[in-house]
Amino acid sequence: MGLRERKKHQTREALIDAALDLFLAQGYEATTVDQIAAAVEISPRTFFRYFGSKEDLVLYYTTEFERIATSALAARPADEPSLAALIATFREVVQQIRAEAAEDHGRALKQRRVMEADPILISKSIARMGDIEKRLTAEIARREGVDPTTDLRPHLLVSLVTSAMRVGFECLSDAESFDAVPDNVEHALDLTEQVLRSGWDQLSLGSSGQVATKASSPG
Amino acid sequence: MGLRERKKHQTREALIDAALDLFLAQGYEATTVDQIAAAVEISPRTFFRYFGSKEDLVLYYTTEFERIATSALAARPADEPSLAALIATFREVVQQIRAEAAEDHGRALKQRRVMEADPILISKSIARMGDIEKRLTAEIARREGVDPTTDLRPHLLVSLVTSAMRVGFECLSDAESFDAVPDNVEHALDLTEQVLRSGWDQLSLGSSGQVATKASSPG
Amino acid sequence: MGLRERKKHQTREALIDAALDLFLAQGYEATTVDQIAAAVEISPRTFFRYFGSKEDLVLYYTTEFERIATSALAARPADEPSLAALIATFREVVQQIRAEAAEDHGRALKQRRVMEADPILISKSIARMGDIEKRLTAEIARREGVDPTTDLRPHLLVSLVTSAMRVGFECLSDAESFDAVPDNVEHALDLTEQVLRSGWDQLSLGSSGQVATKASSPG
Amino acid sequence: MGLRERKKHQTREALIDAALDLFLAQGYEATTVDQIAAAVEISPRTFFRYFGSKEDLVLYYTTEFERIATSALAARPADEPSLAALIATFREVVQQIRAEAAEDHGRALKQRRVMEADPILISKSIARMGDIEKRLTAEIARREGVDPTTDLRPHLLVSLVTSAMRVGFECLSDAESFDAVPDNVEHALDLTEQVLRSGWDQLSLGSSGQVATKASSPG
DNA sequence: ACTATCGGGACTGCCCGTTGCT
DNA sequence: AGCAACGGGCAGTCCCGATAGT
Repeated sequence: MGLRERKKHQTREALIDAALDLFLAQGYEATTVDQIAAAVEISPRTFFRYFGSKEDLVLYYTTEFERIATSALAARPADEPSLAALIATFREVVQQIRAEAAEDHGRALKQRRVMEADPILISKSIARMGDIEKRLTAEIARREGVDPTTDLRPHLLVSLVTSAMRVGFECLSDAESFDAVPDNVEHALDLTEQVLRSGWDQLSLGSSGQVATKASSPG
Repeated sequence: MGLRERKKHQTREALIDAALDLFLAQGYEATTVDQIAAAVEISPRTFFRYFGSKEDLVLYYTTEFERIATSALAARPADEPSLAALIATFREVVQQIRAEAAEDHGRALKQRRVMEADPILISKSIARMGDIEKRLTAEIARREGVDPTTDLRPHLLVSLVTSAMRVGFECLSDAESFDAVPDNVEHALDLTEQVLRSGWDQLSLGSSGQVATKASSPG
Repeated sequence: MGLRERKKHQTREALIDAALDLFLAQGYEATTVDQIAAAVEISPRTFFRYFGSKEDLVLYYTTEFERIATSALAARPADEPSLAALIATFREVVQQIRAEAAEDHGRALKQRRVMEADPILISKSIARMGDIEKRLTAEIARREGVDPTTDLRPHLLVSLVTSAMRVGFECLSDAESFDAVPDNVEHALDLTEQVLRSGWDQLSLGSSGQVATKASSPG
Repeated sequence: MGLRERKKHQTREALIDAALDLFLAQGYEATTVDQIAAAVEISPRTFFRYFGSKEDLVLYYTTEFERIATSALAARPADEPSLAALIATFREVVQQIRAEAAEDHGRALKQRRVMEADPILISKSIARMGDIEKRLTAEIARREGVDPTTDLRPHLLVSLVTSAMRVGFECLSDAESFDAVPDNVEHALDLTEQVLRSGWDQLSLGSSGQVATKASSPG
C-alpha cells in the first residue's frame, strides 16, 4: 500500500473517531461537519471526499456489513438450501464482527450509542438494510433460478432472515459493551431458524409449487 | 368539521396534489418547497405548517398507515394469539387502503411512481416502518405480558410479519395501477402465516420458555 | 413604505457600499462573500437573498439600467419615430442617474473603478449590454411592425444608439468624480442624434422600403 | 511561402479543425488541450507554440480580425475622411473573410456554434472587440489630429461603425451556413454608411468645431 | 511530468426561529 | 390572532487552482 493509500486510511479513521466522540459529547444533529473537519484539521470540503454525507460516517459499518454479507453469500455452496445459506451467511458476518471488535477500540460501541441517542439514525440504518436486502434477494433468486419480480418468495425469505438479524442487533440498548451484540444476533438467528425450518421448506422454493408464486395469485 | 378545519384539509390535499404532479414532472429532488408553495399560492413557510418536511409529504401515506395499524391492533381481542392478531391487523389495513383507493383519485399511484423514481425515498419509507415496528412491538409485549427489552421474541414476531407486509408492498414496480398492491400484500401475508403458524406457536411466546428469552442466553 | 421594506433597502445599500470598498481595497476576486457579509453583519446566506451572485452586486447598476431603459422605452408614445424614442429613453435614463447621483455617495464611481481594475468584469457588463440590446431591439421591431430576424434595421438602430451611450460612459477613466459622466453621455447622445437624424429617417424604417431589409440583400 | 511555413500553417489549421470538432461534440469546457493535441498527433507542449491558450484558439478569428482591420486602416490614404476610411477598412475585412471562407470548410460556422453554446465565450469575444475599438480609435484620432481623451468623436465614430459590423455578424443565429454572414455585414455597413454620411461630415471632425468636443461641453 | 488529492470559495436547498404585517 | 416574510444556519455540490505523491 503506497503512502497515499495509508494516509487516506488514517484520515478516514481519524474522522470516524473524532466524529463519534463529538456526536457522543454534543449529539449528532448538534455537531457540524465543520467541527469534525476542524478536529482532524482538514477542510470541510475534504470531509465530503471521505464520506458522502455526515450520515455516511455514522452508518459506515452498515456499508461494511453489506460488503461482508454479499461476499459471504456468494461463497456459500450452490446446492445449500437458501434458508440455510442465508443463516450461515449472517453467522459468518457475526464472526467477522466479533473478530474485528478487538482492533476496533470501541468504535462499534460508540457508533451504537450515537445511533441510539438519535432515533432517526436507526431509521436510516434500517433503510440501508433495505438496499442490502435487495441485493441478497437477487442472489437468492439467482440460486433458486426463479424470477424475483414475479415470485416474491426470495424477497420474503431474505426479508424474514434479515429481520431476525436486525432484531438481534437492536436489542442492546442497555449493554455496557458491544460484546453482547454478537450473542444476541446469534440468538435471534437461532430462533428464526427454528421457526422457519419446518414451515419454509414446505413452500418448496424453486419448485414449481404454484401456490407460492405471485403469478398464481388471484390478483 | 368547522370551516377552518375544512380549509386546512383542502390546503393539505392541494399541496399533496400539486407536489406529486411536480415530482412526477421534474423529479423529487429537483422540485423545491418554494415551487410547491407557489403552486398552491402559500408562503414556503406555511408549507412546513402542513408537513414537517418535503419528505413528510411524499411519505404521508406511511403516516396514515401507522395510524391505522396501531388502532387496528389495539382493537383486536385480548385473547387472540399474537401472530393471528398481527396478521389480522395488517389485513384490516389492506382493506382500509383498498377502500380509500376509490376516492383517492390516483394519488396513491402517483405517490408510488414518485417513490420508484427516487430510490432514496424508498429507503426513507422503509425507515419509517422501523418506527411503526417499535410501536407494534410494545403493544405485542404488553399483550403477552413480557418485557420487550429482555425478551426479543415480540420484536422478532413483529419484525417478521412486518417484513412480509413490506415485501408485498414493494413487489409492484411493474404494476400499471395501484390495484394489484392489496392483492400482493395479502398474498405475502398468506405465505407468512402458513410458514410461521406451525413454528411460531412452539416458541410458546409468553410462556416461561427459557430457551427463547434473551435473559437465558449464555451471552 | 413599511419598516420591512425600509430595512431591506438599507441592507442592500450597506452591502453595496461594503462590497465596493472591499473590492477597491483588496480586489474583486480576492474578496469573499463571507467578508462582505461580515462587514454588514449579516449571514453569508442572506447575501444571496439580496444579490443572486457576487457578480450581480458589481453589475447592479447594469440591472438598474435595464429596468429603467425598458420601462422608459415602453412609455414612449407609439407614434414617435424610433430614433427619437430611443434617444429620449436614454436621456431619461441619464436623468434618473443624475438624480440618484446625489444620494449615491460615489457608489457609481467606485463601481467603475472596480470594473476597470478587473477587465473580466468589463466583459461581463458588456455581455449584459448585449442582452439589453436584444430586448430593446425586440421592442423597436414591435413598434415598427417589422420582423427583427429578417430586418436588421431595428438591431442596427439600437446598436448605434447604445454605442453612443457606452462611449459616453467609458470616457471617464480619468475622471475624479462621477459628475462628468451624465454630461458626457448626453453629449454623446447629442452628437449621435445630430448625425443620425437626417440619415436614418430616410431609411423609412417600417416602410416597405426593400432596399433596407435583409430579405432584399443579394445574398 | 517556404515548406516550413506551409507545414506550420497546416498544423495550425488542423488544430483549429480538431479543436472545433471536439468542442462541438463535447463542449468547450469539457475538452482538454491534451485531447486536441492527441487528435492532431502533436505533443501538448507544441499546442502552446501555436496558440497561447485554449481560449486563444476559439477566439482566433477575433485576433485575425484585429490584425486585418488595423493594417487595413493603416493602409487607407491619409486624406480620406475617417468615416469612409473605416467603412472601407471593414469592407476589406469582409472581403478577406469571404475569400478565406472558400478554403475554410465551415470553420467559421463551427466557431460560431461553439461560441453560441458557451455564452461566456461570447463575453470574451465582445471584450476583445473592445480592445480593437480602442486601437482603431487611437488611429482615427491620430489621423484627425485630435486628442481622444478630450474629444469623444473618434471613439464615437469607431463605435458606431463597429456596432454595424457586430449587428451584421450576429444576425445569423438562424443561418444554416456561414455564407450569409459577409452579405449581412456588408448590408449593415451599407446602411450605416448611408445613414452616417450626410450627418457625420457636418461634425467636421478634426476641425475646431467647438460644439462637438468634450472640452467645450458645459459639463 | 502526470495525476490524484486537497483546499477553498461560490452557490443552493431545506428547515427553523423571529419579527413585522393585517 | 394568525400568517407570511425574512434572516440565519447547516448540509451539500460544483468548479478551479494549488499541491504533493508516483
